[in-house]
Amino acid sequence: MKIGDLARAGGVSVETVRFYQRRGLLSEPPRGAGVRRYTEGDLERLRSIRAAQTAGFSLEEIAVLLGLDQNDRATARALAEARIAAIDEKIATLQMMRNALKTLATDCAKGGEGPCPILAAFSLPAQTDAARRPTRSRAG
Amino acid sequence: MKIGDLARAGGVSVETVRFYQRRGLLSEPPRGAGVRRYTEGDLERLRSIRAAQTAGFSLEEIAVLLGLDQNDRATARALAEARIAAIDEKIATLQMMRNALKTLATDCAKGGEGPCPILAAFSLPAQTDAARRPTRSRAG
DNA sequence: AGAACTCCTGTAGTTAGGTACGGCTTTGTG
DNA sequence: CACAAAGCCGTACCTAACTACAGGAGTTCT
Repeated sequence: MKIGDLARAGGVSVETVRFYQRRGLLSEPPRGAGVRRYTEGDLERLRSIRAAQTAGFSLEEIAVLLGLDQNDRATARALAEARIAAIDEKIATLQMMRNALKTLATDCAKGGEGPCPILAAFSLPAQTDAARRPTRSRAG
Repeated sequence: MKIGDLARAGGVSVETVRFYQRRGLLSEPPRGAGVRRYTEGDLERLRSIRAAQTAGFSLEEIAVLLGLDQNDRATARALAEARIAAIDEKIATLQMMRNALKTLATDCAKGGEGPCPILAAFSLPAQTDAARRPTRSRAG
C-alpha cells in the first residue's frame, strides 16, 4: 500500500496522513528503494484514530490511548471519564445558551410593541448578568 | 476614558479591545492631540459584544446584530433561530458521543476478562460505524 | 521512452478568538 | 524636569486539526 491507498482506505487525505505522522500518531515506514509502503496494521491504526476522534478525543488524547497497554483498563477508563465530564460540561453550557435564546426568540415572535427583545437583550446592560455587575454611577 | 479604562470596565484586555477594533466591532475614536478617548457608548457596545458572545454568537454574527436596525425583528429572529438550530445539532452530537463513551466506561468498570472495552472499541474497526463506512471525499 | 500521475519534503496558510511583544510617543506624578 | 506607566502601532504567535503548494523524484501506462 502506498500513502494514497492508505489515505483512501482510511477516508482521509494524503496530507492528513502526513500530518498524523508528524504528530507521531502514525509511523513512517522506511523508504527502501523508492516510495514508502504501508501495511494493514497502519490502516487499522488510522481507522482507530478516526474512530476515537468521532468519540470526541483530541489527537493528543488519542496518542495516549494508542500507546496504552491493552490491559491498562484504569488509564483508559480515566481518560473516558474525563472525556465524559468535559462533554457534560459543554452540553450544560450549550443548553443554557439555547434556553436563553429560545426565550428571546419566542418573545420576539410574540410581537409586542417595543424594540426586538433579542436586540434589546444585547443592547441593554440591565438585562444581562455580565453587564449587571455594580458599575458604580454608570461609569466603569 | 482611555483604552485601559474601557478594557477594565468591559472585562477584557486592552489587546482584545484593539482586536475588536480591527474586526470593525468597535470604533477607533480620532487621536486628537494625543491619546484616543472613549465614551460610555463605546463601553455599552463592548458589553453588548460580550453578552452576545455568551449566548454563543460568533463575532461575525455579532457584527451583523450590531448593525441591525432596532426594529428589524425578522433578521434578529432569523439569526437567533439559526443559532438555536446550530446549538441543538451540537448538543445532539455531544450526547451521542457521551452515551457511547458511557457504555464503554461502564462495561470497562464491570471488569470482564478480555481486554479493556474502551481500547477494544477503538482498535477493532468492526465495532464502530465510523470505521466501517468506506468513506471518501472528506479527502481533498 | 515519454506523458501523466503519484510520492516526498518542507514550508506556509486556514479559522476563531484572541495574546504577546518591541519600539516609540504621550501622559501623569513627584 | 525626570521618570515610569500607559497608549499606540505593527506584527508575530497561540491552539487544533488540517489544507495547500512548490519543486523535485519515483512510478505506471502506453
